[in-house]
Amino acid sequence: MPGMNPTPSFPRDRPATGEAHAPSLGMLLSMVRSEMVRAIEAELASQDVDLSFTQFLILKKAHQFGSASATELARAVELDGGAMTRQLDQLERKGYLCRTPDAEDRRALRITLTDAGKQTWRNSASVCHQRVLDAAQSSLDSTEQAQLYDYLTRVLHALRDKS
Amino acid sequence: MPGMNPTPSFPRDRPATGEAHAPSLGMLLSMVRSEMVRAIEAELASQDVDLSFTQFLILKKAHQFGSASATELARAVELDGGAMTRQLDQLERKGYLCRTPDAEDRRALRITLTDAGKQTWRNSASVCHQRVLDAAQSSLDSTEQAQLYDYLTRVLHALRDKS
DNA sequence: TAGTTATAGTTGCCTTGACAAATATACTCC
DNA sequence: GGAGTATATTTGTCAAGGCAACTATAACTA
Repeated sequence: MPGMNPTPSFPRDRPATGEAHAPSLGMLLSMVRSEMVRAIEAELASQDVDLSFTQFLILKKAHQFGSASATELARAVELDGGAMTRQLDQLERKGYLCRTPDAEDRRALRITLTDAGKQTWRNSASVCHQRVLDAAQSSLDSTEQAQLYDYLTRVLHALRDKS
Repeated sequence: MPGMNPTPSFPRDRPATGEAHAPSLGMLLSMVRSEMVRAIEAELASQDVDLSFTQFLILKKAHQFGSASATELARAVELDGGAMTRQLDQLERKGYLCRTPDAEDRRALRITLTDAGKQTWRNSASVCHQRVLDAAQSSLDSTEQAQLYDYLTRVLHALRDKS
């Protein structure tokens, strides 16, 4: 947070509700998420790994999948197909992965990590990931971590099933 | 939809064998957040309220603050100052708020909701917000809701204090 | 008080991601 | 087999947000 004021000027003329303004659940989720993104990008940069957060996610999934189509990766990281094409362009240019035509489906590609990509993931990126996850969860014991995970999963399903 | 993975809860990262992988904490946060954003925008649209999610947040904070500077609002919704200027342009054009020069600080503005803005917030937007929050938390009892909130707050502080 | 530094708001530039259109290929149902 | 539909990838377009530069003003310091 750049130059936060310890005593910000006081809102005048506030409407009827006089409560302190705690962040809503949505705001809190945003803040935690963006803090994790920032932390991971900082870790990556400190290791001289040239990856944006999105690219980091793609690399992670590509490593997990071993071999996946662009669409599978896009779904896994919740990214639009068009955006995925452009991210794959960059990752290919950087030498982390390669696209090969799918033998069984001529519309599709098989995305696989290059040796450099695998090495970057295993030696650097996954370490950054783990460090940030550990830092994030360091204030929760293992029961609480599991509960957090469980609650978020239930909230997600509640939202999805609602509509 | 070829080979779509179900989403079982499984432990952590493993090598490149073709197993299903549970989303990481970061992924889960992203998913919940984007689901909430989507739900709120859908609610707003169904009420014929012409607000993006970001604009919804600004309206909310402007209502809470009663009168705030652009910078205060920007911090409250975690938005860049430049982006805030442009969102305020739009919200002013739509008639939800107005900018007036600050009498005590000639660099600054006082942002206040117009009557239309207050009415839109109270009659429509805040209702949408509450509906989505209720839906999100419907799968948690009140103890769990408080725990979720507490855990997220602790995670946030852990991440911030780390760096 | 003068000079330096910090802050408020605006604007330009750039990247990203969503959405839609286009193309190529696969699948399904007669 | 052929028509119609669904899917995979790519590309164009657009809006949003981050960052840097700029102006104006405030605050601090020597």
